[in-house]
Amino acid sequence: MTSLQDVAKKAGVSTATVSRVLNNAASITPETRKRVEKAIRQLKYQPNRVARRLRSRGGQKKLIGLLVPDIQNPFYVDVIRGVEETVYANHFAVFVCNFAQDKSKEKLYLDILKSESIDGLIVAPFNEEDSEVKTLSQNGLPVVCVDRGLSKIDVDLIVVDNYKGAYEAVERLIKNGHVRIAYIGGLYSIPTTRQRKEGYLEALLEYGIVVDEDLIKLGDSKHESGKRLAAELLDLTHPPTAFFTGNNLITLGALETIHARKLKIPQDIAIIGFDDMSWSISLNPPLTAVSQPGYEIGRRAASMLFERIEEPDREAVKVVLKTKLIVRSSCGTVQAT
Amino acid sequence: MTSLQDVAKKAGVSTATVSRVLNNAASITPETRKRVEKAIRQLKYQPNRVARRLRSRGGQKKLIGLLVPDIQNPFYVDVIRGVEETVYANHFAVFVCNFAQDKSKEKLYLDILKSESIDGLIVAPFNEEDSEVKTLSQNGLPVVCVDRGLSKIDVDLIVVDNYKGAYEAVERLIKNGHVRIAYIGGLYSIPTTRQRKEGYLEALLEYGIVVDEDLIKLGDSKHESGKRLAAELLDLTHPPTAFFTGNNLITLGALETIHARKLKIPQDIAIIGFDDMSWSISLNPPLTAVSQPGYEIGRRAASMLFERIEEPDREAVKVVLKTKLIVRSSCGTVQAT
DNA sequence: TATTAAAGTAATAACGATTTCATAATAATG
DNA sequence: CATTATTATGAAATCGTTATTACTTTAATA
Repeated sequence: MTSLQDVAKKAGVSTATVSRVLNNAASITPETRKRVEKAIRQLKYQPNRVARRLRSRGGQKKLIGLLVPDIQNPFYVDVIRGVEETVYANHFAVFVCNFAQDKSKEKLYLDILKSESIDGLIVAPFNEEDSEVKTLSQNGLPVVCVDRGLSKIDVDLIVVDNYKGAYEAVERLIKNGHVRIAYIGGLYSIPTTRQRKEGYLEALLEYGIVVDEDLIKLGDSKHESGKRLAAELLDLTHPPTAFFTGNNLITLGALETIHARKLKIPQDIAIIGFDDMSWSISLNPPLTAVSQPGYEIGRRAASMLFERIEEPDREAVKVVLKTKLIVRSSCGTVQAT
Repeated sequence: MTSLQDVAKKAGVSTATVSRVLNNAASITPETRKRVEKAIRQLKYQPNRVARRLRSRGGQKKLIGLLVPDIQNPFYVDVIRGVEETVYANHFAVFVCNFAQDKSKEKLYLDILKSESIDGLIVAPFNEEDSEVKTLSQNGLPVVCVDRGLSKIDVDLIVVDNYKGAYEAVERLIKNGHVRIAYIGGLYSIPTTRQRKEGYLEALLEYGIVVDEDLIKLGDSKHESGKRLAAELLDLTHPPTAFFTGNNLITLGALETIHARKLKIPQDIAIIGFDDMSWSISLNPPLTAVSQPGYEIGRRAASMLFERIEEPDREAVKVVLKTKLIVRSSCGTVQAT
């Protein structure tokens, strides 16, 4: 590996000068600059990111961390892609970690990211109380939360209106004639699980439907849990006629159960899921879903993080994006009242 | 951040000693070790990975790179998870990069990984000629390839038997009575595209079916391309009665086209896709697919990389795993001959 | 023209670890 | 007991950058 010293020697200048050229800092004669740049080209020099990160201070390390709860969930894959694009456009790199809905893994990765000396962090915290993330933020690390925030602490946040998204989904089911509507949610500790439940409850209330607690099942936000809880619901003596599922993995799990039982959708059981997927239309039947702009969330989160790195003391901002109900056939058709 | 110096001071020893304790290197009195460990605990010291990486030599940097072609493809997500698990079990970290089937992005990320000073690299190269990856390997960086190898160079490799997987899929379609079977593949430059095509051709040959070049369409391995090529095939004056699709994104794209045209699967058009997905059963109809053990590939690749880091000069090994045809209803039912 | 200010560059100290080399303390040998 | 080998530790060099400080040289001012 050729180092900055080699370049300096070749160009007949000091390492300081090469560094200045590299970071196009103040006061360089166009002529020396040209000489240095030539040496860089000739030697095919590429700066060592590790050495740079060790020496430089916050904002110049050119690395941010991204910590997501579940890489198997296509929603987070979209977020990752959005972040990635923006980050690389700014000539930064991004260290992506997946804590797989596991609290202890989350801590492990936070420790690694900290010790990798990042300029900032984009994270969907395990839950609102997440003390590790809180501490990082309070210690001055620029942090942007996505999907879920942190309680009692001001931090940049970018989310969708989960409440409204859920409300609209359930409202649609009601308008399609359903009364016994179940909610299959994820981990109770995750804010979105609760917000979507609130939207669900509000819709029932609004339309004068009495809440049946048996129809509300919370699990762990994963495929397996959706599969199991759907089965439990269908086994009730008085089962629901519709599912509202709390995320895409739960939706897929529920679908698996429904198909295993050879039930017809939407005749036997209707379903609307939170999170759309690019291939929702190819599901059996095409899935009605609440679409979140994952890519956009990622893009915005990254821009927001760069802003905060620039201006560490500016007020925390909260951005709420809209969801969109994509109506396909899994929720039945509108019925006259 | 507390540094190794702080620990040394607190324990009343030199930094060298602390470093030795940390890396449990030779000759430390149990007593001083205890004293140092106590100081580490009291100060909540965590080593700075950046400084460590800068100084230590290959194999001790505790970081490996993972470069995949498309994070939107669930197969690679499985690979990532497999790698991740093994890597963290060995107290390493992994820097994951997604080049999104884009050659120039691949180069960008390779440069970043190089400059991040990794101990080794797991990569599904852009194609077999990939000179960047070749150079890295030849310069002594431990490299393990997954999914696709490198031509004219000995490198550890872990793949599935694409040829046989494709053969079995097409054979199944033939046995189910299909004669006009189309192959929708990905980028021609990707070895798997060609190997799967070979398996497809061999099956046709074996069963005495004349190859119709019009039924072979190669695109770019992505959703959109599957969608478009499926449409082109269906628009033929003499269209196929079955699709064999070259990866899961292509499969989903083809399904979208089929559904948009309200064609019945498998009556109007049958389909078998390469790559199974956890939710294939919930597709319309349940998808027959060639399953690759993505997670296992990732796990093995990581173990293989650690072995090579330990023993840089050992012979390159090639592991070929089996695929499995998961028969569901999208390919029709077996017919008597 | 003499003096001061500014610009361009070099020399050198960090950053936080590991590694090499030297040294002191202890154990083993004759 | 003297000598040598071994073990445990410390001091200092090092990795490849950026940041700070100091020194020239050139431009600007009086």
